[in-house]
Amino acid sequence: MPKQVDYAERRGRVIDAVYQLADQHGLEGVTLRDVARVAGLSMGAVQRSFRDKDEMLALALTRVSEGFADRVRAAAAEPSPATLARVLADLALLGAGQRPEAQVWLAFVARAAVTPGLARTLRDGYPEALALVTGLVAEVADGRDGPVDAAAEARALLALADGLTVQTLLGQLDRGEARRVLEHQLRRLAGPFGPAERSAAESAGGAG
Amino acid sequence: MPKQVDYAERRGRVIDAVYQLADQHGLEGVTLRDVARVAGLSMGAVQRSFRDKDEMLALALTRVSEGFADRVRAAAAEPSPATLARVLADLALLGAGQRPEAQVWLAFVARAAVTPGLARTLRDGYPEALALVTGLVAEVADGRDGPVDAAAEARALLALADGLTVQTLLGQLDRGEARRVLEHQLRRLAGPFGPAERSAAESAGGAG
DNA sequence: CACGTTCCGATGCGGTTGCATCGGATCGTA
DNA sequence: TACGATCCGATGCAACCGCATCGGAACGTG
Repeated sequence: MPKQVDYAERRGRVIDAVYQLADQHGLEGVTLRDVARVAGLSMGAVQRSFRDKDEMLALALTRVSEGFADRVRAAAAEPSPATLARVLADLALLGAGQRPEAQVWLAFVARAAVTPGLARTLRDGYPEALALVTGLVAEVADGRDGPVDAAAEARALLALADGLTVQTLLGQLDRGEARRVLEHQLRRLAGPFGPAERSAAESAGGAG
Repeated sequence: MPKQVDYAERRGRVIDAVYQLADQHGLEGVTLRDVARVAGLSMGAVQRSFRDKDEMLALALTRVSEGFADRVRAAAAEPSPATLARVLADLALLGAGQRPEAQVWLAFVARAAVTPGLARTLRDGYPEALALVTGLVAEVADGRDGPVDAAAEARALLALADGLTVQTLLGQLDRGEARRVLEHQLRRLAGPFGPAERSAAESAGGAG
């Protein structure tokens, strides 16, 4: 058994480079040559780590998708009403260091819109996130005057998170404004006498 | 004055082709050769209509942006509470024949995230839309039990519209679901005794 | 110490891209 | 009818792309 290479570790390095390039120049600025240069590898080394470029990009998208799954699972492990604000700001990638991740996400979303295979990867995590947010919404809205359609609210909140990500990347909103919009919606959801109004708002404000 | 050409008309034809190609294959699938073929022109004719490819794409984005401006101005001309649902579904491109337009919009949004010049074009229309929606929200929420932060609600609704567009393109929601999410939010905004609850919902439901 | 397997990275190749070039067709004008 | 401005579209060109290839270095094994 001669020279052996940790391909998993190398794929990680390569995908780091893909992230950096996709953040700066979009997905069409990701060429094998540039990836190799940024990763500090030769082109041949990059080539031997994946079957082809599509597989490399698909794996990069998998990392994005798993990032979301991790956040959802972390929130599911601690299903308090206060978690709702945190997980939504997290899914919206509104954190201080999450701008690169948001850029990469948007680049893949745009490509997924014309590449059904990629779309499925992004879609796979949605039901789990929807179920989690629905549950949290039901808790937060508990005790409100009228009945609340938790599933409809959850769908709206997840879409709102995506929209805030987009508008923040475009420079229409800054992170703080986006955060406030999110908190405002959650406060309104809990209602004027909702049980988790203050704790949810404070949790979201303190995380950024 | 020898042979003269209506360049404005030709640019229109060319941008039609850009739309078609961007819808089907994304913005990186828009090559001058394919644009010429789809437009039924020679490559030279396409080249002479724009300074370079960037100008061609910038003009295509301008058309997208002006589409939004037109919808906003149409709504501003008739500022009834019932208009709110219609203009939001319109901005979210949830209409039956608006999927191509949504695809093109998303493609440009992704590119604008790494091309500041394009981002400004998209950003320019935002204040006008925000002002319109803020006004409509104030009307709709008038007479609600608590005071309503119309500006915050408007920002949330515009972000929600973008998010619904994205999720619809990804196949996470179909048009009907997205529409219902939007209507649900508007109904909740108007409150259980809001003045425009029924009319707004019916208007939105009948438009698609 | 040879051997064979694995990895390396440079190079070549076919294809595509945006753009420049250029001879000829077109058409109003003098 | 001869001229010149304008437009046409085919072709050329340099750069870049993803991918295949290949001789040699590296290294555990018999």
